[in-house]
Amino acid sequence: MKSAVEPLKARRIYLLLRDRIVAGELPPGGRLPGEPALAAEHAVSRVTVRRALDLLEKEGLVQRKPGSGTFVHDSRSVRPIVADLSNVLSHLIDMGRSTDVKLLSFGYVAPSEAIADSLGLKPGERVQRSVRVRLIDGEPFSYLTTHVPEWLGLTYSEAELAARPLLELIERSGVKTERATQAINATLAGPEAAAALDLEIGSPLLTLTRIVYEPSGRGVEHLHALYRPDRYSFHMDLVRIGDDGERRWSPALGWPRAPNKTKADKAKTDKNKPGEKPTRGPRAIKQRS
Amino acid sequence: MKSAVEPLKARRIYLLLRDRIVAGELPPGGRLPGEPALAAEHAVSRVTVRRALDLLEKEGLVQRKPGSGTFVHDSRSVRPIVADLSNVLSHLIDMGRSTDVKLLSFGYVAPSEAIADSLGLKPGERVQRSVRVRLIDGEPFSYLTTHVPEWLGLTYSEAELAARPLLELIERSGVKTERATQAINATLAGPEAAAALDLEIGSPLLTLTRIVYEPSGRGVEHLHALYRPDRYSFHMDLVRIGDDGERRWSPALGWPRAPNKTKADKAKTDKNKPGEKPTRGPRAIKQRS
DNA sequence: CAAAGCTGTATTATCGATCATACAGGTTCC
DNA sequence: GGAACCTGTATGATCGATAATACAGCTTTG
Repeated sequence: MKSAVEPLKARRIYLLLRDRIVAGELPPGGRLPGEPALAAEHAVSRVTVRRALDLLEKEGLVQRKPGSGTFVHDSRSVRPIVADLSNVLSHLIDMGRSTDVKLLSFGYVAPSEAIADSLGLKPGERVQRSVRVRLIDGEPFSYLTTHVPEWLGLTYSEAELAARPLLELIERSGVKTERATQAINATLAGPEAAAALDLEIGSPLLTLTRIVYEPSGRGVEHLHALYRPDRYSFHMDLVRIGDDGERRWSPALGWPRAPNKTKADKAKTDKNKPGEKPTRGPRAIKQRS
Repeated sequence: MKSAVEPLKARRIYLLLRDRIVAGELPPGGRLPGEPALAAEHAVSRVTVRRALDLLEKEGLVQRKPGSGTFVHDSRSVRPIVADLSNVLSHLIDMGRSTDVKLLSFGYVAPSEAIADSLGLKPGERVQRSVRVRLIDGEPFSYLTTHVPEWLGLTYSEAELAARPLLELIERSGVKTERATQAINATLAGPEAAAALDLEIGSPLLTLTRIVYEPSGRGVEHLHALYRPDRYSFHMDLVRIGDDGERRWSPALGWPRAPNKTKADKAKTDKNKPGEKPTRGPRAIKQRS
């Protein structure tokens, strides 16, 4: 009666191996078990193992050498393409200037209930909806859907939106943006986002939903962002604050955001400053084994 | 030549419909197109559409009424089981006391290179590795893998770890925890995590990797957390700081940190505070059961 | 050099997912 | 009540994913 819809054995093996690699169980540069061994271990055929390895290779996690074996791609160069941001999205406005943006959709529509609700619109009010893709080095990494009230959207043109950060346009119009709330989550890539981000359909995505308010408390921008997790992630530094009973983590705000100094000073902090460093990555060191 | 390994048409349709629902295109409580209509629209058979709807129903996103239709489940009660945290993980220690924890694994092992690196261990040093699952109301929502240096792990017992937050145990041992860095990302559920979190294997997960340092700069805890996105998400309030040229968002620290429930209170916030909290919604007065 | 192990490739067979179709039973609306 | 819709269920045919096997070519090792 039941079939459980087991979504592809190859995918299962792929995920399992991927976990082992990112968890570090398989050392970078090391060779993982041969295809026949993997097939036996997971009770599948070698063809299926092969499909899993194909996926890993396509993502740059492993490298196959005919006659020799399959190796974990040691270069961390895959990861830190886009990363870091000490406090939240602090440098997005900068990125708006240093990255390419493709405007996929632009128009005025009737808002969904969720959008109208978050922007505090009256029934009947329309919104400007835009879909953009951000690229870095020609590779897409974020898929942005924004909604702004119609009266605000009319203060700039489609061409301007394609060229400048939305928040800049909003502030240019005279609207004050003081507060915002946001939520970070995860989902699977749907058809449109997958196509725009150059991904398979079931790929995982980081989501950011942000609502920007003007001082009066009215919402002026609803942003829904999807990020490729291999090209983007949220980094932050924390400090422990509070007294005994109520100690908790808090984002470290006043942080040396200038990439230049910091490193020079503490370069000699005894033996090593563990990797996983946010700002200015460990890739500067480039030590391998 | 290639077949592209299209991972299940049913999954594609499921994702597409899910996107429409969460995006609000399909109003909560509304009826979505009939199965024959959906089948025609996406050029698949009705059986396949059915499988997609099965998935949606299992997740509580839709409700099927024989003879009537399939409806978007209006109660948002599904979503905000666990949510919010104004500044990062501020209340995790509280949650450690109000939720159940299941210890799945506990032992001392040789660290992977990545772990040893982030904790600043010397070659040969061992680490304590533990895997825990956190439940709220009996439902799992997070899967935590922690690594701490052996000398630190020996200061508490397995039973203590199962009962108290790890950070509390670390601080009890006299180690000062002042700083930490963390990264938020997304992945797909592997076999172990999927089983522990009661999910399908390819499900999306929120990840949090945090490294806690003692004042000397040595790492004392490496935490890798996986969260069910439908039961957990990171919320934060932002304020805009800086002068003209360098305006950016910054986490709002001293904020009324009780966005939690209190539906009673916020009933009077009128339109001024547009909620942002998904917990609300005009017609979604909730609720079933 | 030769043996052993590996990846790359092809073949055929099997099993599950999908399709197309039909029918049963409930709901809605006229 | 009855027509028109809907979901629930079953059938057999078709297509893709997987299995089992075999072989070619390369690399490593002794």
